[in-house]
Amino acid sequence: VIATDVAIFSVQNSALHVLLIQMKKSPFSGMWALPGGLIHSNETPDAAAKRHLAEKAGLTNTYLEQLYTFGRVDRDPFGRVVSVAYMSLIPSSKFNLKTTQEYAGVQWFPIFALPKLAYDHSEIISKALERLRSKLEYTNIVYGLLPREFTLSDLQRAYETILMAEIDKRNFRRKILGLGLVTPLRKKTAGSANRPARLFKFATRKPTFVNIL
Amino acid sequence: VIATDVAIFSVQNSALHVLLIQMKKSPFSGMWALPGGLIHSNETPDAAAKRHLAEKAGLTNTYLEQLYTFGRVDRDPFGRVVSVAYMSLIPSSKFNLKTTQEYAGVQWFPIFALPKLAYDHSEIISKALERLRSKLEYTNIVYGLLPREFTLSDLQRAYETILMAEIDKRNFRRKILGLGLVTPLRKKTAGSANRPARLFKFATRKPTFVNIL
DNA sequence: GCAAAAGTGTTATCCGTACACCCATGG
DNA sequence: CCATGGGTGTACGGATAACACTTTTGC
Repeated sequence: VIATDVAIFSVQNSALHVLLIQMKKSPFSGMWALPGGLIHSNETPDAAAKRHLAEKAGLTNTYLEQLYTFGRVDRDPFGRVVSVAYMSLIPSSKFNLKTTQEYAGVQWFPIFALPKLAYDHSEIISKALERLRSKLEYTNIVYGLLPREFTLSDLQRAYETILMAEIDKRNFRRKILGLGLVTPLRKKTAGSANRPARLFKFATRKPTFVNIL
Repeated sequence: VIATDVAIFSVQNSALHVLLIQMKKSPFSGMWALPGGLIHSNETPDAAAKRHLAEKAGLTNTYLEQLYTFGRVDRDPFGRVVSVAYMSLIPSSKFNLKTTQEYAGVQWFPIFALPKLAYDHSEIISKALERLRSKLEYTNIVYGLLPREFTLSDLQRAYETILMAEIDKRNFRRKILGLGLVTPLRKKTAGSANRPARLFKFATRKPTFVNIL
């Protein structure tokens, strides 16, 4: 039996969050788990991950990447299940969380305040975090975490939050602009009690290798 | 149904090789494939990969790393099989290839002269090559390709072969020695018609992150 | 006018890269 | 003595890293 589990990340209020689902059935009743489920026999693992993302969390069209396959023999108390784990990134703007009858709840948790997790899901989250952190440094996948329009400070905050490091503003901007990662728009933010910031969009929203840090 | 396939790499005569097995049963009769097979229900994917490595190629105690899980619905004409692919590295010294009744032959093929491959195995080999090339640059996994004792020129040749690039000898040595990746032995090569070379061993034979190139 | 975030340049240091000759051995 | 690979240092240029003040807005 083969299944898939998806670690969904999002940056909210300068904290990295994961989306979890609260389980109803024992022995995990009340515990939280990654959204996921079986891979049908006429379905690719990628398609199954997308499907569960949509069914269990109402998310479509997100960044999605295969992570690792977890196969400990006893990882599922109901029997042998090998799980192909995925990582997904979503912009903080998408909040339309959908909950289903099957589960007790759906909720975002900050990475540093996770509840008790079912199965080997904390192991999956560790692996996903590791992958996210390293890919931030050599690809443009941050685009998955930001809305279509954003400021350079938003972008820098995403990096700082995930990498748990402070970055010099001037050096960061020079680097990002020099790489042509983003293109400026003719718009600025408005309404905040401070100087308006120029808005940018990503030059491309396809995964690309770029040396960022 | 879930299986595993292993792309086994080795550097021989300054060329990167993959180990392939010739199939007997149709529709792939005569074609070549990666060693692999089913994952038993009481076995982890890692253990299954190790087992097939031993059974089909007589190799034990090699570098082994999970690569990616391939799940195209039609990848196996006998029915739905999802395959957890692995990459393995072996030193050029280990040549004790073992062949079994099940297959028509076992043979090393240079990466640039591969025969017709069964299933989606050429896709797996591409992915493995990509992983190997990138990990050479930021980890110490070359150790999997070299014998316990080797010269700096051996090490450099391994890099040049796999990355398909010429590397400056002085810069390479400075870098490698500066990183403390290898430790010198009190021995030198002998018997060749040129100046003997100092032998080295790896400081550690566990996977470690190090910026090499 | 004050608080809050945006925006902007210069300098020192480190790292990568380019480059050529002498040395030790076997035959 | 010759062919073969082993072994070694230096100088330049580009990238990274450190660092502080002015600007624009809302209240």
